[in-house]
Amino acid sequence: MRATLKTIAEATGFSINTVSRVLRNDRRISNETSTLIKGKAEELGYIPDAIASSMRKPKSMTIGVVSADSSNPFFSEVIRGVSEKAEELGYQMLIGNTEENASKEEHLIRLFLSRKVDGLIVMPTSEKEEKHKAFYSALPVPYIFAGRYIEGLEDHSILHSDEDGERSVFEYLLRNGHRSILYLSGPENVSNTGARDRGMEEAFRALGIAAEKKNIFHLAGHAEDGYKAVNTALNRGMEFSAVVCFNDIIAMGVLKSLSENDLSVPDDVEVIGYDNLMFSQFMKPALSTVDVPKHRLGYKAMEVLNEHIENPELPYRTENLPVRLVFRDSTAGKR
Amino acid sequence: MRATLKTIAEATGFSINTVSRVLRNDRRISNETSTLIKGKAEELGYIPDAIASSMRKPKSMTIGVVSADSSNPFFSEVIRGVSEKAEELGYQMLIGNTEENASKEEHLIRLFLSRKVDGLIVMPTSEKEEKHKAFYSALPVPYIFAGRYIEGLEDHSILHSDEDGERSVFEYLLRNGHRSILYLSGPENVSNTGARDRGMEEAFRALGIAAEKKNIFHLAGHAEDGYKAVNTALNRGMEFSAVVCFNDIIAMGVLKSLSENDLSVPDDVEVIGYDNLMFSQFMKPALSTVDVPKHRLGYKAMEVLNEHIENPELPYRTENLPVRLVFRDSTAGKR
DNA sequence: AAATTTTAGATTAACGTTAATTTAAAGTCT
DNA sequence: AGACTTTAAATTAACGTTAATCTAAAATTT
Repeated sequence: MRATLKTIAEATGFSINTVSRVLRNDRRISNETSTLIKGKAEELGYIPDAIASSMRKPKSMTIGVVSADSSNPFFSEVIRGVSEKAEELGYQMLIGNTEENASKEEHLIRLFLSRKVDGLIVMPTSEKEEKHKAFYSALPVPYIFAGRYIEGLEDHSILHSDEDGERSVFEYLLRNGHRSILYLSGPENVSNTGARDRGMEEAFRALGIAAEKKNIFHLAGHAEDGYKAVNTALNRGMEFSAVVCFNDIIAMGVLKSLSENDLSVPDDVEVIGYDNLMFSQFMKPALSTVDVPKHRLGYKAMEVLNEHIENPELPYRTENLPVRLVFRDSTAGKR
Repeated sequence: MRATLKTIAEATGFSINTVSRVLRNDRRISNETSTLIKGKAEELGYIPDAIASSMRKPKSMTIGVVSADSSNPFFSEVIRGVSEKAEELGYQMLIGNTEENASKEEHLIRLFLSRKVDGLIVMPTSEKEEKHKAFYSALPVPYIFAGRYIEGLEDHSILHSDEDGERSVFEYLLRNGHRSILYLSGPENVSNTGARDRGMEEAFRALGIAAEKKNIFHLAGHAEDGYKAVNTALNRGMEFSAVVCFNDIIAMGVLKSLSENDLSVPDDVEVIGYDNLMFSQFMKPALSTVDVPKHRLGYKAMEVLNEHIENPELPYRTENLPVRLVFRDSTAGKR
């Protein structure tokens, strides 16, 4: 049988409460008693029961993390950031994965609430569904969206500047003379897709060039998607001198297809990814991409979440972390 | 105020216990009462308190997952497997990361025990420390090591056949005439390193060839390590016609360095990785590697853990999942 | 020395559930 | 019709903590 406060109380002759207070380092306990009780606790291998504790304490010191796609290192990296800050603050993390499925997302959150999490960090899907929004609005705990937003709840998001990022990608390409750009955008129900598409359009508008809509594909975001999309484009006889990818993983597939089709990067086609995964610098050619501060995003999300847990009155507000275009070998003109 | 069983009881006039039983679908409740109470629960937005519940129930339906290095997709993939089975079985996961630090590992596990996990899945460090072993032996809950073992506790491990894997790598290379092989092995305190080193030696022995010890480096396992190791080897004037890497990430760095030094893969140097990460097939040249069933490893670990949770008497026994050498473009001779 | 404050600890009542036991009414059997 | 059985629910007692309140002795003040 596992040792409890009661076991220790009986073994030492003190009351349960005294034992509890000693182990929590409450003052008003004599040194003598304290060492005696602590010694006994150690001896009996006492492990505090955080579950019982959080029945009485207002906080459970647990947060729920809802990730979208665990196969993408982007999210792992964000979670690393969350994890680091969570550890600093003494929170434990319950983690779940939605695989971009909105109803799984809600289900997971309900489970987390059931476990009395003090707050939630979510990488949500379905930016526009009214029902989904209502679900979040009714949440009884603070929540932060990391890297994405849901329409009408933008305040809850810590973002990276998707519009800026994609605008700068397209501005670079347009300035370098590209007019036929294959744009492999992301899934339709995710906020980053919309934001980046807007960034793309801004670039065309700013430079007074008409965008050719037919060069846009919306992909789920896996390497195979990029691979197949380029194959398809080539088979259809589409002409393009640059490929802009929604993420670095798509870009990997793109590089593979281009290579197989004897198209040289960057000479025949320039390729730009998004996210700046660790891997990207090691690809051949090393991938030019948009650096997103993934770790910082997670860290910040946890930091802000904690502020809202500490002070439920605190108004929410969107934060936008800056991104940065990184030029490597898959693009031709530096700058 | 959050609705509790009490709230619903008061609202409907039934006792707390009746409400509890209705919501748990206990029999001996009239349909009438049941629908009435369930309706009220819905209306009040009742969220069951799993914390309070697990105070009474023998199981918390939570498991702890202790991962070693979150920056390596190998572990993410294993955790995905764990997660999938955990979900099927109704467990929630508490996840933490040790970054290969044994004392952090113990700390994390203590926190998990405090949260009353029903069991643990661990990717442990420090295969040989007596104290570390004692720590595990004293654990009050079932635990499974995934992909690694601790000496003396091999029974608790679900492994992939490291010896077989590395042996087949070296047998392939030796048979293909390679005599100067740069072997970039793993960290010294991790069981896979020892097992693979043994596999390597077996291959030499089996073919009656003397191994050149000086060609072994022990690396931490990051891409930079591989990159630097090859640079160092080249600077020292070491000759080698093949590089065997502890994992695919190291291999990425290796490929980069070789490419920068104008060594052609596989013509000048053959390169073989380990793990078969998703990325590896997209590298250029596509990486030959040892496929490890990562997802299955995690899935299996959760499956076995559950068996031990259900039946604490069940004796532990090592399982070894088969691995498979995958030939791609970084090796020359297929077979 | 009596009155007051401080110290060290005990007692009691929760927190939200679940499990075991009990009760009362309704049904069924002989 | 009286004796059993079944059904539907209530009552009570936990689970392991913590917080609020209380008590008795010791130390300090006047």
